[in-house]
Amino acid sequence: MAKKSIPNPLLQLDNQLCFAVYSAGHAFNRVYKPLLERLKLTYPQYLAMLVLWEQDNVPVKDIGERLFLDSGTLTPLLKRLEAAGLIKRTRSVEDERQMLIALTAQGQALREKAKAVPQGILAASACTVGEMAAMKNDLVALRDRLNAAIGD
Amino acid sequence: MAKKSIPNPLLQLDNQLCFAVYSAGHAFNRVYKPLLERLKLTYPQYLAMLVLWEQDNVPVKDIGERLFLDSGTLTPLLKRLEAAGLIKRTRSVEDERQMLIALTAQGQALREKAKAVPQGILAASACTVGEMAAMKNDLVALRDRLNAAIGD
DNA sequence: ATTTTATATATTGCGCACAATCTAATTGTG
DNA sequence: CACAATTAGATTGTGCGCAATATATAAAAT
Repeated sequence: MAKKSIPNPLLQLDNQLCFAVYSAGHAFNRVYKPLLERLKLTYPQYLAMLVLWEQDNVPVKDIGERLFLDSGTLTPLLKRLEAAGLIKRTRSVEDERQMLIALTAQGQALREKAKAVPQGILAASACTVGEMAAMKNDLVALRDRLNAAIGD
Repeated sequence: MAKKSIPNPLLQLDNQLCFAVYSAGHAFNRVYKPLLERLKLTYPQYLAMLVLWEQDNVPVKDIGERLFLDSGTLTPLLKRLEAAGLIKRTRSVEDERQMLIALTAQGQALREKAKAVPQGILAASACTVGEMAAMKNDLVALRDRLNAAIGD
């Protein structure tokens, strides 16, 4: 049968902050899935659209810096958004290395539909706006410290 | 050039709790990577080992319930751990549907090496133990509310 | 006891993430 | 100017994560 070991607090799953973050991320993803299905977007695609709805016609690099993603992830993702008719990818004339990402009319129009999404999330999380903002700020601060610790 | 739009607070990337969780998760993963390389484990594999170090010789289902993962994720992951010599997969005699996962001697021994990992994480996160525990509790509560909201 | 229903795991396919590598374009240096 | 070093993006390969499906076993229902 299953055998239990002497617990070492530092190695216990339920004591890991990382696992709380990891499992909360998956839970968010599962809540987003039905909401985003109506927009025919995956969650990372939704994030890319959020960036573009804030600032249109930007190089891939800028999107990557906002989302902490590299071209290995973004290139195929953006190709799918282009195939879906939401964006257009055109090479920059000033710097031919850059690929500029611009919303199509359809991509801009999708923003209206997307306004329903945050409501659904707020309801599912059963948090006050203040609680959500506090957690968000703590997590962003943690993320920035973790990212700062990488190049050591 | 890049064009900025009228901001809608609910659709701004930096206001999303989900993105804070998502990006913190990736940051954790990047910090874990060099630490886990010494154990030749990926982060999800490390989580599975944490479960097994707490309770050995358990069916796949139990691991899945702890980690919120299904057989589509766990079956190939556990096969890789088996190929690495860390676990053994044997069919249960009482219930032939179940696959029991047991640590090998090598898998048990890896626990000693793993004790160094949480130290590195604590250092990189630059949090006090109390701050980490508070965030963890908030996130676990959020995760449980999100998971509870799924079957609606 | 037979049939139905539920459960445990495996398999397939798709979309991330990310390391490693490649190409092409730009910038920096002598 | 020539050439080295950097930068932007694309490509390849591996490992998740999950939906959908398949298969085999067990439990429940009639």
